[in-house]
Amino acid sequence: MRVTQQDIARLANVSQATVSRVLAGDVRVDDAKRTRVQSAMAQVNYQPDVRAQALRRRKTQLIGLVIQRDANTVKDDPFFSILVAEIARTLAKTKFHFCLDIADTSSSQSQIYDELLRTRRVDGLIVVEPQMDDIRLSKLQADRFPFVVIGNPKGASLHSVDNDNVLCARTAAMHLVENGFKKIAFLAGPERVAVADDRVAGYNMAMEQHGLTPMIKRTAFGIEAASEAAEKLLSGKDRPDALLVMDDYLAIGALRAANKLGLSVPGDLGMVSFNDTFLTTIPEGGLTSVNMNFELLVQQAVKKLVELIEGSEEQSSTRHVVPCELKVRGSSQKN
Amino acid sequence: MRVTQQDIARLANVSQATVSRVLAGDVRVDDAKRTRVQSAMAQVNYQPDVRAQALRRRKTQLIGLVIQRDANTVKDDPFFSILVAEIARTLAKTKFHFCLDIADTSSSQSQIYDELLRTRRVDGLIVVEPQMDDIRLSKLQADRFPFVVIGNPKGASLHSVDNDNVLCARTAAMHLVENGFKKIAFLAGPERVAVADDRVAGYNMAMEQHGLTPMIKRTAFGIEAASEAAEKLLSGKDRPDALLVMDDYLAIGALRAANKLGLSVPGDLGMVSFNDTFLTTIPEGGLTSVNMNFELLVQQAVKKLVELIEGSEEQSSTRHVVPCELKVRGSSQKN
DNA sequence: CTGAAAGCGCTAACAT
DNA sequence: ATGTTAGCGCTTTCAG
Repeated sequence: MRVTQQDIARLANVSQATVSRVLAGDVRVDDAKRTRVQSAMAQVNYQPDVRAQALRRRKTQLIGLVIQRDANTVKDDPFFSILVAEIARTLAKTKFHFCLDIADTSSSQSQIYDELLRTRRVDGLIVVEPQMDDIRLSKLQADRFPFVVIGNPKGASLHSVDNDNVLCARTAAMHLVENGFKKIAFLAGPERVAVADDRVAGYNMAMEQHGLTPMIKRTAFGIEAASEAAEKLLSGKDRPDALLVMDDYLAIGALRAANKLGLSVPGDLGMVSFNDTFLTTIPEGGLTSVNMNFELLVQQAVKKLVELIEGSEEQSSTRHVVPCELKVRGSSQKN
Repeated sequence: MRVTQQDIARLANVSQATVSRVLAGDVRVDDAKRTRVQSAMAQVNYQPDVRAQALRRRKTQLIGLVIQRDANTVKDDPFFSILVAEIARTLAKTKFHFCLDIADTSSSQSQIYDELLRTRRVDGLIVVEPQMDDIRLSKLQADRFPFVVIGNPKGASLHSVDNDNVLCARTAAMHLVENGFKKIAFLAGPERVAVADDRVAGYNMAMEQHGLTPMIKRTAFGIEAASEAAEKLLSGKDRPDALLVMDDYLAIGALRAANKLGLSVPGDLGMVSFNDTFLTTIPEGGLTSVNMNFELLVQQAVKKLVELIEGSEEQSSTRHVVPCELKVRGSSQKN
């Protein structure tokens, strides 16, 4: 059997409650006793049982993330690596731990939400890639469960942290315009995904402002899908001279399509993408990309979530916007 | 307050113990009562409180992974994305959940092990990248804590799952020899990392067998480091005509160096790497890479760990070897 | 087959 | 300042 507070209490010749108090850092404990307790704890390398604490305190000190993609996309797309690594790093500085689930099908998604919520395995959730009329969000709200959305959940009253994706996309598109590109197409993510829609809006604004015609091609996430979509886009009669791509990962697919069609970047085709991951170092001369300042984004999200979990006051709705920054590299320099 | 078994019991007019039995699928429950209980549960969407279950059953149904790298390497290196995604996917099919920690410094590493072990937050651990005289392993063994190592922990009596890295590297090197390459260098990972050492051994075997001189360059993990190491290797007087690279990620760095030096692949330089991630699609013609069959590797590790956690019999030591497969692409075809 | 009751290890209210 | 006591929600004997 494991060593419990009862054992420590016997060793230090105090009551078990006192041991608990010492552990909690309660000031009203006699110094002599405290010392005895502490040395007893050290002696047997006592650590409190988190299962018992969780039951009693009604808190597991666990924060959850449920990724809504199939495992293959997850492992290839750097977005998730960053997200996961950054959440883990941020939580390491707190007393919370990180519980990760991947649920590709929407039924298992729904199921896992039910489970996580009702079974109280985690104290709070980080939600990414919110969609329109997202069932997950309504479930969470109905249960009054603490959660923070990374992204832009339209129309709901909740807590979210996000970039200004409209502005980011507008800036990126403007950059291409300023660099002399005329027929700028946007290889965007799926519809009804907020990030994609926001970026489309920003792109449209930039085009309109310069009297250019928007040209939008939607693609599923995944390098294969992106490559095919790009190929269609680039082999049409009205070939764009620049591509704004949803993210670096998809840009690699677009790059492959360009390659296949014998188009050189940036000579025949300018390119700008989002996320600024290590993938931007892959093409000759580098890929211009928008840095979303992910570290900060995640930190803010975690901070807010911890506040929600621990805080007593119930704020109805907050939104934190993290600035992004265009990282100019070779792919957007028209020679 | 949340809905408990007590509430269900009242609703169904049975005792709380019976509710528990129904939940556990106990056969010795009257059918009528079972039905009543089940409909009561459905009616209020009852789910058992996992904190209480954890305390009572002495199991949290949580499996841990502690990554021993700084968060930046973690987010860039596809190895971890694969590992994490695959663990999550495998666990989704079980009743276990996944607890992920990243601890870069060795002190926090040690601390986190103490915490995870003694506080019983997780039921078992998956350990990756074992090193020589790994303190983590001794701690786990001293505590008789269930764990499975992915990799090759030398000399300890424990459970591990791994590829035959010696054979993999030998096969990869042989492939280059058979394709007419003569001066084959190995851009290997850091010393004392088991995977790297094993692969060096396999590479040496192949070289020796063909009367070729081995040429080994060690590099730290990271694309920058790899690029620099490759540049040194390729700009020396005795320039290799082929490179065996530790993994796809580092190969991207090597590729960049080749590019910079004006060497074309595979014309001037053959290349074969390991892991067979999506990065292999990046170079023109594709990058030949050894597929380590990661899905299977992780599945085996998880399966064994679950057995250790649930099983009663205590096996002293097992080792499962997963076969790998060379995926031939353009980069190793001396045309 | 089923209910009553004990107790997992801890926190916190209560009493002294 | 400290000990006693009552649970947290569940599983699992033990009786019957």
